[in-house]
Amino acid sequence: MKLGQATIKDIAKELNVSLSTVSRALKDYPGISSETKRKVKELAEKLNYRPNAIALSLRKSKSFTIGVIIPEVVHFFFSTVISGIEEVAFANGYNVILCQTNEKLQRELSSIEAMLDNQVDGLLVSYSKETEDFEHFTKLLKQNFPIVFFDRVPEIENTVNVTVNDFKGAYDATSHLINQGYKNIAHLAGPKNLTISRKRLDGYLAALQDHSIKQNPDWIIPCPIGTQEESFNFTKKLFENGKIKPDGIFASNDIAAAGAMMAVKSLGLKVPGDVGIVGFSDWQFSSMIDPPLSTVSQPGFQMGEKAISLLLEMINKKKDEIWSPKTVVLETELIIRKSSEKINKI
Amino acid sequence: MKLGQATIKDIAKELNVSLSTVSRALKDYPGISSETKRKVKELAEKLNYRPNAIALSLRKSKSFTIGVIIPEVVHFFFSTVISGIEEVAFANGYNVILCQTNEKLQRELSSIEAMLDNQVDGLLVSYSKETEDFEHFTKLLKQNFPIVFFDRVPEIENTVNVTVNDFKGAYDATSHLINQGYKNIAHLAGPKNLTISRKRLDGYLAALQDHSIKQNPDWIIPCPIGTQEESFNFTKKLFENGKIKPDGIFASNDIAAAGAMMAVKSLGLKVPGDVGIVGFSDWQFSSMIDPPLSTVSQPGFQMGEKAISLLLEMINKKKDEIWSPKTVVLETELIIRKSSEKINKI
DNA sequence: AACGTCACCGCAATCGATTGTGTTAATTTT
DNA sequence: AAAATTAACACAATCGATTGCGGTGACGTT
Repeated sequence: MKLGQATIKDIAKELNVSLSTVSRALKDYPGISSETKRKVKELAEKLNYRPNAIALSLRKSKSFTIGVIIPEVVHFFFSTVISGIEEVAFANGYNVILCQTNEKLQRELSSIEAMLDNQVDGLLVSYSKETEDFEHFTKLLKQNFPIVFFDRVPEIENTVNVTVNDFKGAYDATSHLINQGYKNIAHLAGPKNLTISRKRLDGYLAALQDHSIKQNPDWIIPCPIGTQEESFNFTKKLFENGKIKPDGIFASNDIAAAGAMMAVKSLGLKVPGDVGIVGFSDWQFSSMIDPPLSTVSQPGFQMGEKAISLLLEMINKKKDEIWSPKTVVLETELIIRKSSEKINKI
Repeated sequence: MKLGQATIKDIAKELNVSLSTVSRALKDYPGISSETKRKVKELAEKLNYRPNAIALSLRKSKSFTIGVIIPEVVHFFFSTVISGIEEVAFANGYNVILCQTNEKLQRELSSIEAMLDNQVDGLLVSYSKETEDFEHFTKLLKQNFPIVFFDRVPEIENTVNVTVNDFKGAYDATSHLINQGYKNIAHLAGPKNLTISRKRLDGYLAALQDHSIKQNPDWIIPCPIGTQEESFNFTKKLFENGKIKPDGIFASNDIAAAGAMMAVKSLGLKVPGDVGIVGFSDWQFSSMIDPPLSTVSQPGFQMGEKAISLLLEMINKKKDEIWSPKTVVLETELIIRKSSEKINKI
């Protein structure tokens, strides 16, 4: 109303026909004379008529809106995923409602409530670090409400997920360090309750094992907060206190890797050479730091595209059709830069 | 319906009362016995009743949704602004619909259409690089539709804007370089049709003038694309071709600054020392590159907060009240890091 | 006994659009 | 000429909630 937008009623009144005639004329239904159709369409054009999406949503119980729940917007990987989501949504006439949880469970819960109130047709979720119970998701899934989880996927049944191959990414990164001559590799791990953290840890461990390197529990350092400062401090401690010092670091994300790199450099050690470092995610800055950081790139944009494509499929199924649980795994790519160059090259 | 969500009708039928009674009971209207209120509320609780926001939107011609139109999601500054927007929106019970234009005018136009169809209560806009005509905005503004422009604000009348003090930021950055001993300063400028580019250019020029340094038109290099490669190439050319070479670079954004830094280093020049560099925006990576980049930080989060606060004010005015045009200017802060250290310190 | 008051609640219009089911009138069929 | 068909349109229910107004009893008042 604020826009004084013309409605079907305005057209009907102006032309002295009924609402239904206008509605049908606009959509070329049979049973309306071509003369009437012409007049209706002309007037609609003239009044700049545009159907009220809210009214349609109410009528059809479908909002053409999907909700996206992510931990943080200001995060290179997640913003890339959002970008992919937005592209496909836009191309398909869907709207994207965004909520960030700031890694808080409480916020996750209320965001979901808000989105359901707004009748979103489905949800794309990457849950928060605090989330350990998935009741709020299973409740919805039981009611056949479409949800696709991406990146951080819960270990519950009958879900549709999109992840990257975290295990292989971590395995490749660690193996790469080993092949470059770095044998004493520490791991800066992510929060324990995230599947991705565990998978990356597993990949790291598997790589060590396959190269007959014994793991050192002291060298697996969880970084629950995820800031650069955190990894800087942990890395500094690790190198200052240990009897045997690591000569390689595989970090579960680039921020941690960058912090570690600074810590190592601040101790007068050379990267690469004294210490080789590989991160995870290929953030924008990773190629710009000194030395440029080797890392495992995740196809964020594709992940977004894939996730929403799956969601749209689910949404557009007949309501009696049940979708089958599945997990799409996207492959990572090891990006080799200077930070992991061979020891003897230096 | 997908959720089998309970409606007011369900409650009414179950309790054998009318719809209006249920509605009023739920909102503690007078004229309903406390006994009835109790029963209604109990059943509502039991059925997990939640009002249908779509129905409310239709009834009230208000969707509690605002649209955000930005050039790119994967952009540190913009994602920070989004974060600020989302926080305030969430706190006030508003939803945020997001569209990115990818710097395309066509996309901007259709995004606005889509948002209006969805009855957003207002728009937050940072327009695309392609946008030179603002007809699509003035049309809405004439109809008193609430719009707040942020960062990239159009030079048209009667708008409400939030910007940073680009002029002063640029002036400070350039003056800083001069004070550090760098007198021959080139400027990597932004796209010409953006006000922010012009303001930053003006600040740069004013600083030169105030220090009695003559400007060199060849040293003002527009970077319309905005990639690191672009500024890398332009900077390289600049240093290879010029007779007199610059010893300072003020870039209108950090990406360009980073590209310039790489170009300068690739030519064997030292940063700082041979060349001092200052960027603009304080991207996440700026403190991590080598040398850490001096830059002008923009309060993105605050900008988002302020922009949506203004928008909500406008939305909640009585419809006959007219808001007055205004521009809120947020101050920048010069962040001094190593890339602009004094010449003689080296 | 007749009337007023008040508590409590229901009816129906409304928001904008869709759609199944009438209802006309003209046209065709027999 | 009467009956059947059909084109072209209107009516009204519907989606879920809100809200002005009207209605119905149970009281008290005079």
